[in-house]
Amino acid sequence: MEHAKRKRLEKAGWQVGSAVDFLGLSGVEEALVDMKLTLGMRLRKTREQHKLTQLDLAKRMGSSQSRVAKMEAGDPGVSLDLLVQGLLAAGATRREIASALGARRKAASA
Amino acid sequence: MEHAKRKRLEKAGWQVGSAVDFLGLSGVEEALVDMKLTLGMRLRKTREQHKLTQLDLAKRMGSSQSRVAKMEAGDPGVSLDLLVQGLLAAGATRREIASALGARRKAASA
DNA sequence: TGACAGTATGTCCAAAATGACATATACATC
DNA sequence: GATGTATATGTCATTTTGGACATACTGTCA
Repeated sequence: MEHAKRKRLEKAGWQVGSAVDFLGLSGVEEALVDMKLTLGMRLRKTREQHKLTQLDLAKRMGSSQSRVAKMEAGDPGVSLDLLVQGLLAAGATRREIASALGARRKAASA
Repeated sequence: MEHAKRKRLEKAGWQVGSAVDFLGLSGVEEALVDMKLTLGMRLRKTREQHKLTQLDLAKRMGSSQSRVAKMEAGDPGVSLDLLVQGLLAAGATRREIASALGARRKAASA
């Protein structure tokens, strides 16, 4: 199964700006990964703008600091659902989330 | 736990255009539910535009017809991840998804 | 009416995500 | 260099989600 195999690869752990482009992920999967990375970065930005620590945000959403860290790190084991919940809880508007989601993630350095 | 309790309520099954507004879901949860309903409707539209049956789409994404039906119905047990995967597989662009996500779901009749 | 294609709904159990915790690292300030 | 605060990383038990299957419902057409 192509699908499962790829998921396993993702599990190995992406690296921002390298692994994703490196591994031959299918278009759909690549787009999904990219979206998660994008939203993760946006989450950090939003959280900091609102002067919240990861712990603050975690409490707001009934989660834990470690999970927030993983969201922002683009951890493969984090769902879009959780990212969106996090963004909303951090104070992002629905429009902002949509806008971030539409924009392709900027490549990190070389 | 407020969070868990709400989730249980959702599990009971929303009804498009009624239950969501009716139940006192928190802002974050309500927004999330609304997004899923919106994307579900968009999925159906996209799939039909591309002349695909639920079964066609299911095969494309390595899923099953019943799950596609649930996605389009806005079933509570469907993740944003799956909806986005479905939309991409159905031929929607990332921009289109973002645009749909930003727009609030139109209220269904009276 | 019967057959068929498409869709809806409910249930299973395998797989994935979640919160929690422990622990590590980073960087201040004293 | 000890203490404190913020963040990162790994693991684990429990919950949630996923694909698959059965089955029901809804046309449509011959």
